[in-house]
Amino acid sequence: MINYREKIAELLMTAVEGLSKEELTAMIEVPQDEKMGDYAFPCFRLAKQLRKAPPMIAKDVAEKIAGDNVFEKVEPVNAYVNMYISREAYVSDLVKEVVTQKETYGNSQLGEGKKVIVEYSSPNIAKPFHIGHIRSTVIGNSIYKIYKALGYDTMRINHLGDYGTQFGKMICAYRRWGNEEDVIKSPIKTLLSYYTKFHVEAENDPALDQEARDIFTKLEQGAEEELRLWQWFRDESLKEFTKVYNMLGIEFDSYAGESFYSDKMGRFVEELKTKQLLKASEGAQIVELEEQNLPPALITKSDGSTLYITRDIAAAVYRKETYNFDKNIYVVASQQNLHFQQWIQIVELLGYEWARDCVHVPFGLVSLEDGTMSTREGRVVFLEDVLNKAVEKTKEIIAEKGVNTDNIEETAKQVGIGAVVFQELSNNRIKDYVFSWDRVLNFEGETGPYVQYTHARAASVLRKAGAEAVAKAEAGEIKASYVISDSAYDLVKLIYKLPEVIAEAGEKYEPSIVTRHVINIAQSFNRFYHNEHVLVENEEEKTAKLALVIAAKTAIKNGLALLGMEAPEKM
RNA sequence: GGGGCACUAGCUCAAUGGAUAGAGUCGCAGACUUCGAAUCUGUCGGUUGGGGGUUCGAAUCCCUCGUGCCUCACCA
Repeated sequence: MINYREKIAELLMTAVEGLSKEELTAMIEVPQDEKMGDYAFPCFRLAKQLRKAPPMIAKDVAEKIAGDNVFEKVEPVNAYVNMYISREAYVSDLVKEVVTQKETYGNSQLGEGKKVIVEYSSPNIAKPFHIGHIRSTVIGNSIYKIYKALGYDTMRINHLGDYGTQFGKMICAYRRWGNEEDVIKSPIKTLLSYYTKFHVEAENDPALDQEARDIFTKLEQGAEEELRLWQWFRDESLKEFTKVYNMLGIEFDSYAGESFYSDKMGRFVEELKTKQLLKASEGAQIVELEEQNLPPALITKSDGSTLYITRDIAAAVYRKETYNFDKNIYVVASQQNLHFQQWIQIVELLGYEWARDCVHVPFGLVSLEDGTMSTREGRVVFLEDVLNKAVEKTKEIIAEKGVNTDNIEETAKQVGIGAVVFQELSNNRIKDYVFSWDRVLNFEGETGPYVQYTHARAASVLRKAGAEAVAKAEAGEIKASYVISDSAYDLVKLIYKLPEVIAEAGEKYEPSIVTRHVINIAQSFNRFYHNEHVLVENEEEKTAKLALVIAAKTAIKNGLALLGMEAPEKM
């Protein structure tokens, strides 16, 4: 398949002097209005050096490149050179490419030989998985899949919040008010209730806080009973998290959380000391970051114990030494911007050049209509409830419409959960949003079910066409003249753009770019579907159109897969 | 108070410094005897938070003010 941008840049090199291929490629645009062509080249910037009016330049450039047969037409319009690609070759090449590549269409070898780590989800154990956690989980999962598609060697890490004074509190509370049976029956809800009670009681009895700190110290020192309880809480929590991960179809390669690094920190405190970066202040040890325009970072507390910044440094070094990553991505809330700036700077100060390969990918806050979420105050929406409700609603819709599907349970799961995931990935990740049941349970317009419906509809046409006709279309030899109408061509262009879109989403760590593009493909397909009849009498026309349907279906399915979504054949 | 992020149609959001700022949703008007109406078509809707500046050209870059959120030493 021709890379048209590259091809056009090469042609422009023969018409414009003094600019490199890269510079020219960057200048090529896609006009907002397709009536103005498939690609455009603005000539404003050339005016100064060529000492000519932009429209004149456009006219000259257009004349020079118009002869090439990739173009149907090249037209100067004011300061722009508008280029129209010859549709038949474009369409037949693209369709052939997609039907042969199938599920790998959109993938590339950009990242070949490079290792990428994606850290995401990372919930605190013994706390419920609420709607706020969906962001890191789902965004991280999609970034992982995007990088995989770009050819990187990828690894997923769930950096569990399984360490810290909070577990001293938890153990303390369990000993005072807990009982084993309740915990086994409903681990997280029960543990949370102990934790909440602890905070209420500690208000009146500050001795509790000291007791909790002591318990944590014992835990750190490896006391048997404390360790056993902690391990138990951790196992039970992980069991419940796994339930949610299974619903979402999400997996990890490592669950090495904070506790994993508890014995790997001393080295850095020493190293910071040796390199004279540590400074005593009010009994604690800090690193000054004035030159970096950052507030000082607290490394050890006045009682000598460490904080999570030390653990993050230890984790980064461990990962570099163990996995030798080229890129180490952290999908963590924007609230922690300062924290990441600080520790990455410290790693750099320690002389590790790879510090700049550590990337914090922040995202905005989810709040509820009555304010910021707070598990302790009971202001919380559980993710499992959201997923279940979405599945329920899907079942209702399926029943109501009487749609044909072989497995209602499975379809409802794919569509309901897909709706939640898609919603989550449809906006720029940096934006804050307020959780709304209405929005998450909306299945019309720019939503997951809309895209999945489009896919199922394409599948339905193929079923109706029959295996023989489909096989013929999949062979890829088509008479492209039957699929160059505006609506067919618009669809083809969007499918062609999918690989570019995936690369951009990877560069920007922004799954929503894929989400929006998948919507565009679905919209375009539906327009095509309404404007033209696919299953026509004329065999050649039918084959060409079926091939386009297969291409569109494939593109949608592959796009959804990158978001972590299924594409049902029937719904 | 310092730092960061956000602000675009009634609502939710798009828009590599480029042509007339686009979608969805809401409202209104249409399209199922025809490959799936979770669909499609049309219509209504804008001082891109305010004000300066840079540029041939600004929603986009710079300055400033406003509003909201996040964050700033012993939680993570």
